[in-house]
Amino acid sequence: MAKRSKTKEKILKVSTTFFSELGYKGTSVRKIAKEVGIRESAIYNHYTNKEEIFLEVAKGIFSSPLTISTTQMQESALKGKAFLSTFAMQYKMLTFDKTNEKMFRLLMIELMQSKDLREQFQSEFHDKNIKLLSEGFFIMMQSSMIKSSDPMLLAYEFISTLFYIRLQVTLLHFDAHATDALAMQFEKHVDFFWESIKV
Amino acid sequence: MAKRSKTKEKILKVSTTFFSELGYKGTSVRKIAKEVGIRESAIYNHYTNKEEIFLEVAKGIFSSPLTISTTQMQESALKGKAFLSTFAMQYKMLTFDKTNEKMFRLLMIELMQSKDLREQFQSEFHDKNIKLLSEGFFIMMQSSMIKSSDPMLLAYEFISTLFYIRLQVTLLHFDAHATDALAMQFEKHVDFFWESIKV
DNA sequence: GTCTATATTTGGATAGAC
DNA sequence: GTCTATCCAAATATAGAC
Repeated sequence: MAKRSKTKEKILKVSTTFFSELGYKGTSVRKIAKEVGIRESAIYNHYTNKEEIFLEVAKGIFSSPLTISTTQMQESALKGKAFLSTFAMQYKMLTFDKTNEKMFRLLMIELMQSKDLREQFQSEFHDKNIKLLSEGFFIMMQSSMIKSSDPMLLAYEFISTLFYIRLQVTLLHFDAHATDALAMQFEKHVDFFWESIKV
Repeated sequence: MAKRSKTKEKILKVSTTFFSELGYKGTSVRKIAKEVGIRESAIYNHYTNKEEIFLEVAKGIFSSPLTISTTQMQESALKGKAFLSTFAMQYKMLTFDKTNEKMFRLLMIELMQSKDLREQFQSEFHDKNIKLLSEGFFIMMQSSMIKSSDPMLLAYEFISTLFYIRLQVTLLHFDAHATDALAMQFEKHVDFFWESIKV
């Protein structure tokens, strides 16, 4: 495993912060270099161009070590409300994790600017979660734990509120506002939703 | 009422499209001038600078003639499921209205870049709707039409899914994808939600 | 109101010395 | 690997003729 130079790592770190606050267009190589403490030209010893830096940063958006684990959800053989709770709590962790928050912000900033990101958002943020959740709902329906209906619809209803809370938390954190009230919203959502679907 | 010059109006129209697709940074006065069919310098006869154009465009984000009407919701003395339906259908109209879609896209693009927009988003998109909805839920609870619980929580749950559908529709339209399936999601949401809360 | 011309700034990127 | 020097392109904006 080749060790990355300290400088290269610092460039990546600084770039991550800038990109996630100012977006691709709003971040200049100059700003990055200045913050890193080197000249612009030195940047190009580590990355061929600005876009390469961005792509390396953007890799982190969908490859978080904290993404909701499909296997974890499946293997645990979770049932009923615990299934919802586990999912929501993982989602909550992502929401409040500093690194993930930066990546989420970057995603939101660039979502309308990049078709590639939109497609990844759809598959990684939406489809994947919908699939995971609807499979869980399907099983619960078969074992008559919840009312019979469309598992995909339930998944959609469940995930949409989680997403909305996450967006709100991210916006509030941006301006250094408190998010205590919102933190509890995850649990409230699980409670409300479970009451809605249980037999 | 002073009539705005044709050119000034065209500048605004062209700018609206560009800003809502490329954002503030991604839109140059050059592009606008070229699309309008005049020289860059001529732009400055109508607006003092780029920011002024943007601010005029951005005014449209929260002043849509189609925003959900508080009075309409209140005066109609709507009750029960019709209350939810009316709100959701107005939200659906906004979602599929071309002008509103542009403004929503612009909002999403600039949301992370402007504290001012974030505050307006919070007050105009969130607080206002939460208030309107929770008042409705409160009344329904008093007349025992729905189960007793926290009206604000219900409002939050109801609006979050509408928002998520809207975001998805906007993303799909961006890449010219079909949104037929999502169009029905509004009605499905109302059905599901009503079943969850009715007595 | 629009044009040409131009000033000025910012940003991405390269060449070559150390 | 970093620096200085430099280049080039793009973008905002102004001056002044028509």
